[in-house]
Amino acid sequence: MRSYNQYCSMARALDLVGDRWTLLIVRELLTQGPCRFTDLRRGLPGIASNLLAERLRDMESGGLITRDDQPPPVAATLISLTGRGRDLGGVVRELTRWGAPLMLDPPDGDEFRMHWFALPLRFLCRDGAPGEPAAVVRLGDPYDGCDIVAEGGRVDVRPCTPDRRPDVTVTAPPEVLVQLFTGQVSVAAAMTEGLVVDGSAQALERVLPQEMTS
Amino acid sequence: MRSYNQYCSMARALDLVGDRWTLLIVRELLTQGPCRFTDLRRGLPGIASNLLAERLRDMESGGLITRDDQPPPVAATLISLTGRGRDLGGVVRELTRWGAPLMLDPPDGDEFRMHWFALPLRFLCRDGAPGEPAAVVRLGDPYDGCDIVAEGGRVDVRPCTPDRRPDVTVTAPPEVLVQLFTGQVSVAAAMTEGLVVDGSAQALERVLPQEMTS
DNA sequence: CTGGATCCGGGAAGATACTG
DNA sequence: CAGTATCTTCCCGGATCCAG
Repeated sequence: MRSYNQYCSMARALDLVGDRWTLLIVRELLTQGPCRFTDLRRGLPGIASNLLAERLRDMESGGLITRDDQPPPVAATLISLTGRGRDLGGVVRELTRWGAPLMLDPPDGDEFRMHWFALPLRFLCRDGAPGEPAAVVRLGDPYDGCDIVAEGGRVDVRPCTPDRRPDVTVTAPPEVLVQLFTGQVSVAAAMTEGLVVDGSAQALERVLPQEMTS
Repeated sequence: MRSYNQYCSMARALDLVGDRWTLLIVRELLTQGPCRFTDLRRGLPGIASNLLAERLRDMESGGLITRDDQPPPVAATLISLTGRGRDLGGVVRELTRWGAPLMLDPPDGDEFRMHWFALPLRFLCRDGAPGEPAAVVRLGDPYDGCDIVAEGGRVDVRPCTPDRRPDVTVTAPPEVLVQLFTGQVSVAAAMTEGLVVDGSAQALERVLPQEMTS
């Protein structure tokens, strides 16, 4: 919690969210909803448990998160964003947008979680058939995935829930998903590189951006 | 240059701009335009010179800035943002917006530079007289200030230049400026707390937000 | 199993002095 | 003016251990 000691809006913001890991914790809570300590660890590979605990303390005293003990038999502590924490959505969105071109480099040895992909999907997807009934495209599986919901010309991306039945379930190596959702390859081309489409291919096409014909 | 090693748009962005001081250097270059090493130091009180040098190396190799040696008699090296560096404007804007409420706490012992104020002014100001000819409100002095230019319903905030003649020059303690430009106090009230208005008070009123009548 | 605390080594950040 | 060199401090990352 070192401060820049500058009477500047941005410097004061960075005093609160500029520490290492802090904004990635916000990413987790924004894309996954309320989480337990262990859920956060799974979504933040590489973080040490003491660091996570320390960041959560800082974020709680900074008014970004709250903790709520669930009553038995759950008996876990749920960590949620406050309104002020949710207001960081704009920062997260702009960082994600700026970093999108960096995803074209291959993952190399990087970790990957499908739900991380929910952030860029929000501005990569479109509803190509606004008149049709709602369509749900599921990426990944219920343990680590996200649902793209297209309806009435708008697209929303949410965590998977068991009760929502997808029209199509999509699986692929992460870099292939990037190519597909940035319009660099067609569905047909992606299928030769590991894309698996289980269900309505039309529903998938509906949310994909226009293919680049460079 | 430590990496999170996550195949995630936001994590990769933070690999490049998440280090301490980096985004504040971008702030300086965005608000001040091309700078010399020493200019940056003045705008970043608290930074150690070796750290600034190291960050600039990282940012150059990351494609955020370029350095251009000016020919004699200037003989200085100018540091500028690349297009990619300028694209961080959205991130800077959202951080600034999120941090704006934090400016209501008093400066305490914080450093202050008038040109830092240029960022929040971009969304705090409005043009209250779109039909009138352009008006220029100057905050501070040419050595550390900024000009608010209102014209045709749009407001722009730029670094002071000697050739631009302001309609009004405004000086005040930083926290009074915050109160004034967030609409919490009137010009009259601010003047009892140190606000000095030199020139057309109308030009100042033109760019101020509606006063809160809570 | 969850939600940490504790200890330690290495490296980044910070302060200061000095230089071409 | 634009850094480098050096030293100190403290944060980060990894491992291990522990209470409920």
